[in-house]
Amino acid sequence: MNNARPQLKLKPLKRRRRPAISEPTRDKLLDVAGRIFADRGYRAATIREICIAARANVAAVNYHFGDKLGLYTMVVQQSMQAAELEGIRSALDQLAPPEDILRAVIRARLNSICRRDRPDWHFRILVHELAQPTPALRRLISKIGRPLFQRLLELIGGMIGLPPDDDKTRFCAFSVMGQILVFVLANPLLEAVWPDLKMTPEQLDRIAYHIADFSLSYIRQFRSNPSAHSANGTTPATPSRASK
Amino acid sequence: MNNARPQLKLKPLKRRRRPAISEPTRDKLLDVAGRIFADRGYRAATIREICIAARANVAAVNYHFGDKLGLYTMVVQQSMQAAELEGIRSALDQLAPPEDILRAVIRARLNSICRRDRPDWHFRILVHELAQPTPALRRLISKIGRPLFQRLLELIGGMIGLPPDDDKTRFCAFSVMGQILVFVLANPLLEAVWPDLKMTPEQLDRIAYHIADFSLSYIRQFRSNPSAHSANGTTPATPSRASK
DNA sequence: CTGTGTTTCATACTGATGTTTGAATATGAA
DNA sequence: TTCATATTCAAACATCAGTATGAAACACAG
Repeated sequence: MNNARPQLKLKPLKRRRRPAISEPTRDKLLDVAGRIFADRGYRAATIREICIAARANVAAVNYHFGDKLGLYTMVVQQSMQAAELEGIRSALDQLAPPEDILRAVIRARLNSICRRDRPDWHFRILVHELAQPTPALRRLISKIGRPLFQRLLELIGGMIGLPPDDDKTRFCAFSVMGQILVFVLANPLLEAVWPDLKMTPEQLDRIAYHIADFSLSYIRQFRSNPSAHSANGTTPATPSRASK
Repeated sequence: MNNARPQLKLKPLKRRRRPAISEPTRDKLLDVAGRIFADRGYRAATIREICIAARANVAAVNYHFGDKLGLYTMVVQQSMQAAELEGIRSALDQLAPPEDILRAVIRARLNSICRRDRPDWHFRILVHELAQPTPALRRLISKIGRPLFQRLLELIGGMIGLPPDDDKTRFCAFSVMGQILVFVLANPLLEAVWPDLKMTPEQLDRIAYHIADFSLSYIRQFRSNPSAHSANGTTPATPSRASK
């Protein structure tokens, strides 16, 4: 057994070089880890990579957060209070005609996805969670997903004159949500299929406007004539076109 | 440096040796690896887990496929010829009214997602690829994603009277695609938000029917009165936004 | 200054994973 | 049989990741 541990010979250098100006290591780790976790996912992201990017020691994560999962939990918990979500919530809570609220929600959600100043790493974490769930997914859904969806159900239910827990209301809510989420979840597909699409604010506005139009077309039509749609109880028989 | 491929003799059948499924190790590995890769993703899936499940030696993967990526490539390549895709292609190619084709495509795609006999591991691989792309994603997109989307563009473009590469056509195609994909990509979200939703064939039909109705409402409306909507889209002619 | 508690650091340990290797076994032909 | 090839196997190797540890560096009260 050689317990002889090589003592450090000499002082390497003054590390007061870049003290990361008054930013505590803990905060820096949280910031860097957020982006790296969002980029690689929980499992593929390594503590060493995070610590190098944060100019911290490998042991810093264990010291400040216990272990890797502790850091990740903090990152997710922090991302749940992001400003982007507040935009969506306030859009849902405002007092306005339902159609305006729906437009505002769609736009807020899309804006939160692709911002130029802040990267969209909050949502990229969700993408990884959907592919490979960790214990954080339950909290993400119960704290964010379910409440927001519940409000969307109430909004849409009110617009089509059905209770929030009606199947039709839920279908419509998923239709709206799907149109939005595809721009986050299927981003590589989007880029491959539409290479020259630049996610400028103007482009995002156009997309949001389209999604709202696309959705409102059906919602208005359903409200004015619900019986024509709710007929699809079990088997849709032949897909005969409605009167043109 | 080893042989990249075992020799090929035309002797596929030789099961008299072992009654316990003397399926060649190579095929068994492919089969098992498909499910495990779809479940855990490329990185999280381990060769040992695959080999144990396939009752093969750890070295079997390296012997038959060179390395882990070689096995994964074969799995993806094999999944691209799955029967599910053929259903979508044939739905797109059939000679029928455009609205019927759209309904058939939506339904085929949804059916391919959740089947009771066969698990949906082909699409679950796509979910992982979207979260953490591997070299296989490029092939997946160029071989499957882009051609299918191109046909969808032509179909919808024909329905709304715009060229396939018009922005409005693409927006509509994404609206349709998003409504479908959300049921695959956001499955955990779906289950949490709608726990008592059973993916029976009847339920899938109802969903497909709804998505088609939801989408056709806008498409029909746009076709009958395009000018009311194009004020926001950049039709190649007039990019004027400020309508005063 | 000294002492004490906190933070950072270099380093080592443990386990897991992809890969290699060389021997052992099976297979089929001369 | 004997030989050549194909395949399987157990074991080892190399690397990397998460974690642990003890000392050094720091901050600050006394």
